[in-house]
Amino acid sequence: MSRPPTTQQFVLAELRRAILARELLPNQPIRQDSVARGLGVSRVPLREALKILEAEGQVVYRPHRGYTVTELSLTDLLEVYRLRELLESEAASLAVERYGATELERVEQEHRAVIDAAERDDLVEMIAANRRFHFALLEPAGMPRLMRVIRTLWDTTDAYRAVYYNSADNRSRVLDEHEEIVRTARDRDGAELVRLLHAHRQHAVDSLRETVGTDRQAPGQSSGGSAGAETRTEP
Amino acid sequence: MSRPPTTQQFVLAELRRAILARELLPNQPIRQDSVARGLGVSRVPLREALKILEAEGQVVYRPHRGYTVTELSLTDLLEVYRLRELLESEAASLAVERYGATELERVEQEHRAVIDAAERDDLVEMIAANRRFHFALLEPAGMPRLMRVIRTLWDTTDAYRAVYYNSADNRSRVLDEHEEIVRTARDRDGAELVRLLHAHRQHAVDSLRETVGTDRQAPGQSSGGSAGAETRTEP
DNA sequence: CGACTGTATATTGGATCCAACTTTGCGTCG
DNA sequence: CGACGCAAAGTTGGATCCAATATACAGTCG
Repeated sequence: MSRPPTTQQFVLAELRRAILARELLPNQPIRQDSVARGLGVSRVPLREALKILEAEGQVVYRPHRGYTVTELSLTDLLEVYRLRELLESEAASLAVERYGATELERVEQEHRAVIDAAERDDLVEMIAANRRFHFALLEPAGMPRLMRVIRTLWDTTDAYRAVYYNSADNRSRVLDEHEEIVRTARDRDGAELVRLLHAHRQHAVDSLRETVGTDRQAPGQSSGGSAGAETRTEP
Repeated sequence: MSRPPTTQQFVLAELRRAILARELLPNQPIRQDSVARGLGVSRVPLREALKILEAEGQVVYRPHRGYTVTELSLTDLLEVYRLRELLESEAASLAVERYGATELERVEQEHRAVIDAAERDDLVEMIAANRRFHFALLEPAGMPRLMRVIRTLWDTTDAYRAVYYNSADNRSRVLDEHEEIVRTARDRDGAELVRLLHAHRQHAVDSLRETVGTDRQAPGQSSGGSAGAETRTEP
């Protein structure tokens, strides 16, 4: 188990994990001193890691009042999926044009990794491999900024992905759909690929609607804007 | 001149300005000690500000090697505009549906601000007002995350906007087009609004192609991914 | 003479310390 | 009894200090 070359990166990874594991809850202040001591580090690298999460929208920062995990209402989640729809469709369309032997091999390799993890009932690895699979599909688009935005969107909904993968039905459906996606990728059929990916995402959305249920849009902070807007000088 | 409530925000604003003013150049290490002393602050708030810029892609960070301003090739700039195309079209389509008296009033107010600044030959204010104008147009879409992404895309190309506004021809064209955009907004004609905004952006792109000229894609770092990818554990 | 290695220096990363602000609780006054 | 104001404690923000890493340079060996 190789640990990151720098403490902030270690802390960042730990924070992501803690948010995912619901050890840090929304609307509950993140006490820097306590978290830092818990990880055996000082507050400085913690604060730098929090700044990254702030910029990603994972936590909300208010000057002199500290950080809290971002509360996600159903509305927020639906927005994330709508953005993914838009961006991943674009990425997929561009990517198919560039699929060569190398790219397809990469995709199939990750596909097998997902299957393998599923057979071993290793949910954590299955989720990770699923992510690599999807990025292997989209990355050939050759648009690094686009990929970065997509990445943060995935991060935002990581906590809910775990719920989705808890169901065996969902897991086997994922595998089936991936199979079809791989076939379509081999054929370089862009339109069909976009369609399949859309349907694929849609299942997650449906599951979300059930899981999160009615939109209780807390009157507190909740909705997304957070950091960027907070830090910028103009509305 | 009210200064920000916290030092990091002051430093952040100063860094943005310095990058825009080409006081900090791409591929040239940002010496924290020197910059911090120059601003009369310690390195801590500087580092936090740099982390935000890193997450936005404005600077590149490499552990133990520090930060540099992100180098933008023509390819990178075109990617930014392509993303804006995608995202702002979506935002505009959604926004028109929600235009009410308040929203339109806000748009027209900013429109007048742009005209006013243009008449006073106040380029800085004209650029700022232009930005407020466009965001007033899009904000009613009610998608905070979408707006945030668009905001960072604007930030990325800020340096080049100054060049564009240097030309009196470009400035007067901006005013004319804004006029037409406002009319279309009042009519709530979504399709036409999207079309106008597209043409509006296209002029900036054309200007960019001339300004930046051939793509010299420096073999160094350059291309976009930077922070997010850098900091994440997986590709 | 070139390449490598070891060392010195500069720069970044992290820890500790102090200051500023926010919040909470108590007391007082209306 | 309620609301306002003040004071104390806790938490965040910033500065300084020390450690770790990378870079530059010089010396040495092939």
